[in-house]
Amino acid sequence: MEKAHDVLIRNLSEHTALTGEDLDEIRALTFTQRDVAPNEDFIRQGDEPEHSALVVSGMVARYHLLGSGGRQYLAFHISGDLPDSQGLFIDQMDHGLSALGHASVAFIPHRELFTAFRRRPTFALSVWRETLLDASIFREAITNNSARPMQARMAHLFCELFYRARAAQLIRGNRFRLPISLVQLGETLGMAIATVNRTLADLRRGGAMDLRDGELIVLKWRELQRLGDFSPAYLHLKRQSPPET
Amino acid sequence: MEKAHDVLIRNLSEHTALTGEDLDEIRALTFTQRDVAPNEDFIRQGDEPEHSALVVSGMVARYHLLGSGGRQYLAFHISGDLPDSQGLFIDQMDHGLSALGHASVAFIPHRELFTAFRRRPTFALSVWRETLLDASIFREAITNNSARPMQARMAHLFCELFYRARAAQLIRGNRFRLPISLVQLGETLGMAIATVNRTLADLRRGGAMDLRDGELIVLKWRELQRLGDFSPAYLHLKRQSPPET
DNA sequence: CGGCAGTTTGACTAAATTCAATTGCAGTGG
DNA sequence: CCACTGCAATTGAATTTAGTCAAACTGCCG
Repeated sequence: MEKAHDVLIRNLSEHTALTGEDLDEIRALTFTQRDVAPNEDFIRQGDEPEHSALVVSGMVARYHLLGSGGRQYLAFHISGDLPDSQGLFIDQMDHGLSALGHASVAFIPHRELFTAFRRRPTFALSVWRETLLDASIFREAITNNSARPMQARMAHLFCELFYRARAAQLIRGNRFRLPISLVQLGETLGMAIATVNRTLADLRRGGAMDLRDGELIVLKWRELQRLGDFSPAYLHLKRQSPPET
Repeated sequence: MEKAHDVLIRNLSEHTALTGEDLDEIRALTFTQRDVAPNEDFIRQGDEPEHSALVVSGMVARYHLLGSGGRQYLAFHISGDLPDSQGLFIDQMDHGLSALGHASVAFIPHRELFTAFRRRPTFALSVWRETLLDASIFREAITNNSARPMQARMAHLFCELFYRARAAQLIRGNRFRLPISLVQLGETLGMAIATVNRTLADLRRGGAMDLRDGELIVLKWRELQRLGDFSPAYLHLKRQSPPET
């Protein structure tokens, strides 16, 4: 089993130089790790959580509930992400969190986090930066779902997930776990399920990628990037070279 | 002329209890105020700003540049907002900022802000909270532009702007300044200009609102809210009663 | 074997985009 | 004062696109 502390430190270290004292502070936090079943909603819209979640392994989604009973997926999170940093400062959750496939999530009491923030301001700033990263990804989602045609929209999502997974070292060869259904893809990209299927079929036919058995396979990165009009600048990743192929 | 310090303090005080020392620290910051012409881009995508902006008066927009040459507007900001808190931690702007009508914007050196954050952690947390608010608004925009039909989408935007403007005391009677063109509305909501016009005409005909001479007029708030499927929970405003009518 | 959930496909419908043309208005220069 | 220009708003018609609806197919589990 992966260590919650380690994935968090690995993620924060991507952009912030943490001192030994910062690391000690992080390691001293109480992480309560828990396995989450596929499609389990482990934080609900309306909750007033006392803990922050950390994705240790697997994939976690954030979503709005719609009046119609459906969902709008807002973002996906992978190992090292803090998917509900929102909850630190804002009383009531305006969205829910669920697992896509099996996931392992660690919970940290807000109280402890705030204490750590006071003692180690650099730690606070690094988590703040994480939340800004988040916002940047939301912005790109607005543009993606509003301004790009269906095929580009879908390709862009795959590019983003692949790129981020790569930074988190979750890629094996040219594939990684993405246990998402067509319905969920539709509720992410704002398209009807029939359109999702047809668009995905087109992408597959194009030969740049495939999605099978809950795995995304990127066959031609450059091509997929072109189709998705994807420029990774908004992810603000440092020292990252583009995938080969 | 309004004081930059005051609008910032008013805004932060909405959600955070700032002590006298916090206020002193804020008042000691160097604000360089500047008038911005309508549609002037005062921060560009790709810039590496050394200052943070604060909207003192008027309205400011954030946007992505599209490959096609068009824009995707991401959010609108009013008096008291910090529209590029993003830039505090992230090297390069992934979006630009422009004024809608005439606006007055104050700039604060990042260096000073960071010093103030170290000295007054509560101030830092209040600005952090602002950035989370921002993210919450982005999330709602994803849902709005992805999951709501055209008329609801437009009504929702008007509801949000009206509600926020009201919290910032920018409403005179039932109207407030919203100097936005149809093209910009389309680039916000992800619709073609013809559709914008027709949808807006429908809304006007419905009698719940009007948009004239750069002013939004809300005639039937409840009706507009219903049409826009608008629930203000995501704005996380405290002590706010809904508008009458 | 029979359900069940997720996927795939086709035919039809509804909706928004595109394109083109017109109007209204403010500013410019003769 | 008036023509002329440019920009934003408006409208209509044709086209394209995605959504809806329904049906079949798949693999999996009991």
